[in-house]
Amino acid sequence: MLSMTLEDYLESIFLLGRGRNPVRITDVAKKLKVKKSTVVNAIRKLQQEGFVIHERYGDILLTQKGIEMASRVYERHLAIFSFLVEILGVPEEIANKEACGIEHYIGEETAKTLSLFIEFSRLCPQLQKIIYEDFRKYKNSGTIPDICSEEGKKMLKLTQLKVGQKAIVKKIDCDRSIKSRLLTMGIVPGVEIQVEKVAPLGDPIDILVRGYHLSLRREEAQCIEVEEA
Amino acid sequence: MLSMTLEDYLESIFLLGRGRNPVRITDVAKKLKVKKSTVVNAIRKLQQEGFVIHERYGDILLTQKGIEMASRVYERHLAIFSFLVEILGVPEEIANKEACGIEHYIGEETAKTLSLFIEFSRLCPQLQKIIYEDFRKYKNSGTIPDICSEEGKKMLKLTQLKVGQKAIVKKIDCDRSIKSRLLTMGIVPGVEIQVEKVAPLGDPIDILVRGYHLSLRREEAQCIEVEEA
DNA sequence: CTTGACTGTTCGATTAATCTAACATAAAAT
DNA sequence: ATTTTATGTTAGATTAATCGAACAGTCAAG
Ligand SMILES: [Mn+2]
Ligand SMILES: [Mn+2]
Ligand SMILES: [Mn+2]
Ligand SMILES: [Mn+2]
Repeated sequence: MLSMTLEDYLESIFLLGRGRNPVRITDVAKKLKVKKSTVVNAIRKLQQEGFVIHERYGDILLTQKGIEMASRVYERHLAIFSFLVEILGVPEEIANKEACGIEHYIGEETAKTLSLFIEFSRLCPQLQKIIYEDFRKYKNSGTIPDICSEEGKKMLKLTQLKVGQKAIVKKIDCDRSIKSRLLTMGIVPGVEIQVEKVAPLGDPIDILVRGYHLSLRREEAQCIEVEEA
Repeated sequence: MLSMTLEDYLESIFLLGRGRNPVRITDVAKKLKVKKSTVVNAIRKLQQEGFVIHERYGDILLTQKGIEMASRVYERHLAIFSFLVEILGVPEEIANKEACGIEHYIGEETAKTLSLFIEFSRLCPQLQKIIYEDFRKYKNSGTIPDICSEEGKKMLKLTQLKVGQKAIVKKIDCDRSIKSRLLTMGIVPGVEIQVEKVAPLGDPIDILVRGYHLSLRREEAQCIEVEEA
């Protein structure tokens, strides 16, 4: 419907105009860091589509249609911003910039669900506790908190598993290039694997991941930590 | 550095080429649903920047630089996709499309944190339980699960509060336009409010939210459910 | 070898978004 | 009331991304 940039113009006008402030071309130009001529151009398009009213040299006014569209965009912005700040702990300034990019790419349904998720997290002290204590700890130190490990299960390297044994991947500890390779093969924390075949000397090791057969070098298997299933 | 569309070309080449398949212009055109001439154009730019090697009428090959860039993009795609599917419960096809839009707007730091969050959620059965049971219930029926309410606190309408009393907003139950207005004023579930002044007949009600003074009509206050602080 | 049938390339045109520079109007200061 | 300053508009140019149509190359079947 509207291009991403036009959505941003609408959003800016909406935010600048809260509290009934008159919004002028210059305000929008400053806010979006573009030249005034660029704004004039954008406003012309928005006017043609019925989102704003603007007389030469006058204030920019949102129509009903404009307000609806703008608040829909801004709600998304806010939901994404809140998620980034409250759940992930991204600094506000960065979160704001990223939210304003992302907002144009999520659909009605996703936006609604994300808003609900934020609301839910604010309402649920238990969830908050896990996020603010356990997740932050995991993020900062890589420590897997106690509440995550089930009782009586041993942590092993993938190389220590026997043929036929099933396990859950818990941690991958190696450099970016290997990690990235493992990732594209679907080997990520939380996934269940099964050892299919081990060659003499333990290289390569054939495993089953989500129904796919994969062959890992010993070097790769060595850095995958698993928990017996 | 690279435009959003060029990142997508790189990502496509990377995915089409996994397992050492040769990638041709036609494959990319089909995957991204553009014309072959458009692909030729894009590949030329990617070649100039040293991301791919392509001889006329030949296969498209990623350089080392290209592989690094492409996998960085794809990792983001995967992290966002996983979040949408596993946490929010968005259908896979939609999640895939949205992830491919969003991936270009999140920074290194955010991407890493999001990946960690997904990992963490897969590792932590307690978090999974809250998301899969309590959040889904909240999402589908609006029911605030038991684990979220603290003992011995009463739920009230905002209109039932007395001057000076503090409370936490728990739920907003009204139509989009009012909800949107309340939202832009910072009244969202989880936020703390305090009643400042109530006019005769209870309209308007002045409240304090995050340090700001707001004046609400009775109609608006009526649909805000709160819990005594 | 010749000849289709794909596959790939070139060229020119279009659209959205932006800029600069020159010009026009409105508001404020003198 | 005139001049100055700030604000807004226009016109023309540029860049990225796309397309369609015409042209060119590859390769396997006959
Ligand atoms: Mn935006
Ligand atoms: Mn925004
Ligand atoms: Mn993409
Ligand atoms: Mn993608």
